[in-house]
Amino acid sequence: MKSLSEIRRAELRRAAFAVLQQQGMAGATLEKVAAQAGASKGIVLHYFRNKQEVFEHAMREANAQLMESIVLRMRQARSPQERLFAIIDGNFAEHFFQPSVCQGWLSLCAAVPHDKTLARIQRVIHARMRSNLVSALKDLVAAKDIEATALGITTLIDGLWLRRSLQGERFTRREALEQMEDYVRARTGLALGLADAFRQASP
Amino acid sequence: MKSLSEIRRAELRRAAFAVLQQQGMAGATLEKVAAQAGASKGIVLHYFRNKQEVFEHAMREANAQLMESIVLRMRQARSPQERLFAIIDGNFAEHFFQPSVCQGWLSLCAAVPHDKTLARIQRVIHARMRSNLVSALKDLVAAKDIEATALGITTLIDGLWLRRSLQGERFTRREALEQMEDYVRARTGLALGLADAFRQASP
DNA sequence: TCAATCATTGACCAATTGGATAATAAACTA
DNA sequence: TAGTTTATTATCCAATTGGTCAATGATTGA
Repeated sequence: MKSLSEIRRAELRRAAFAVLQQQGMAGATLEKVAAQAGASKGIVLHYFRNKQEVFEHAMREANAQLMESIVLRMRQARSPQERLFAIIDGNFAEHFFQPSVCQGWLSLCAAVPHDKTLARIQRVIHARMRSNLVSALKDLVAAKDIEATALGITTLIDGLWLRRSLQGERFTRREALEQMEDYVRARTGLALGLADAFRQASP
Repeated sequence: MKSLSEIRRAELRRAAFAVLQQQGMAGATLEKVAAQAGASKGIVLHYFRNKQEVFEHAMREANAQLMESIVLRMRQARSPQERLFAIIDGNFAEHFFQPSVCQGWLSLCAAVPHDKTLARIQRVIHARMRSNLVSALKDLVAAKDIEATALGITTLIDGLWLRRSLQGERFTRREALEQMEDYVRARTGLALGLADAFRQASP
């Protein structure tokens, strides 16, 4: 049983992230967040202490959406290799790997160095991503290479998100998945088949 | 002979980037830029049409500093492999691969989707980086792999810069260079020795 | 039913800020 | 040197915005 208050808070933090996607941090005002949620500005500050808190929850919201995408795939995974696939593929889900979403995310990243709470949230997010990857890689690469490989994968993911932000539709999901595939193959010898959906026919 | 006007403009765009490093886009006000340059706010709008233009020039300035770092190394390079080294190593020059600098850069990236001119500048920057890499890779990897490898390298660089922004000193230059070294080795078989400065002794 | 809590709004305020302008000082030029 | 351009500052203004507050409407619960 969700309290009404919880429902509203969820609506608002989703609205906050939506505004971030369209306007970036610079254009992200409380009034716009309220408008996006179809409410008045007062309501936003009724549910959150201040502007900072609003966008802290927006970051949690964005990450929750990403995790949902990953967990969904993770449930189907039966082997370490499939779990690795799930984590990576989840980061490039079609409805998520969109220019606007990436831009919203980038706006939050840019704010991390100037907001202690955002930094804490970011740390938690990164730790979980690393932990998931390490666990999946345990049986796939040599023990001494696990950490570096996990870091490499998250870093490349971040880089691809950034590129999507900067280039929009000119940088495609397909290119991103091919980059990930190449990287994993080059470093682990595994063929995950991340970009298979784009292949013409099987060779 | 640099005109006085050109000198002032250079001071101001350097000041603008400095403010960006410390305060991010949110805290970047014309007054702070002026203060950073030891002048009054009016002067900033005397030399630049408006706030946008100031930060567009700040982005050019930041890129110019990066290019300087690369060109310096490029002049020593005698082989394709050395040129590849120069490009990558230049992106991680000590005075440049600093949390504050990366944060300033990230702030500008986050603004790209909302400023056409920033987007144009970014496009040029990226095109040149790609072109340099492609030229260096021409004799190092198979023709069909050149484009993807070049893109992979820039993407990983971006990702490492982002990580430096998010984690500050907790993510070291050494780790970054090791990631780049691993990546290039995995994809091209080359050992550039990017992280050699950190090695204890030769094995 | 009635009071008490909660949700929501709109008006208001003080602070910030981008930008314009006019006045002044400095530098240059003929 | 006189006059013209350029550099610089201080002041002012309108717009925006985060945040407060009191008033009002809706829900709930005893």
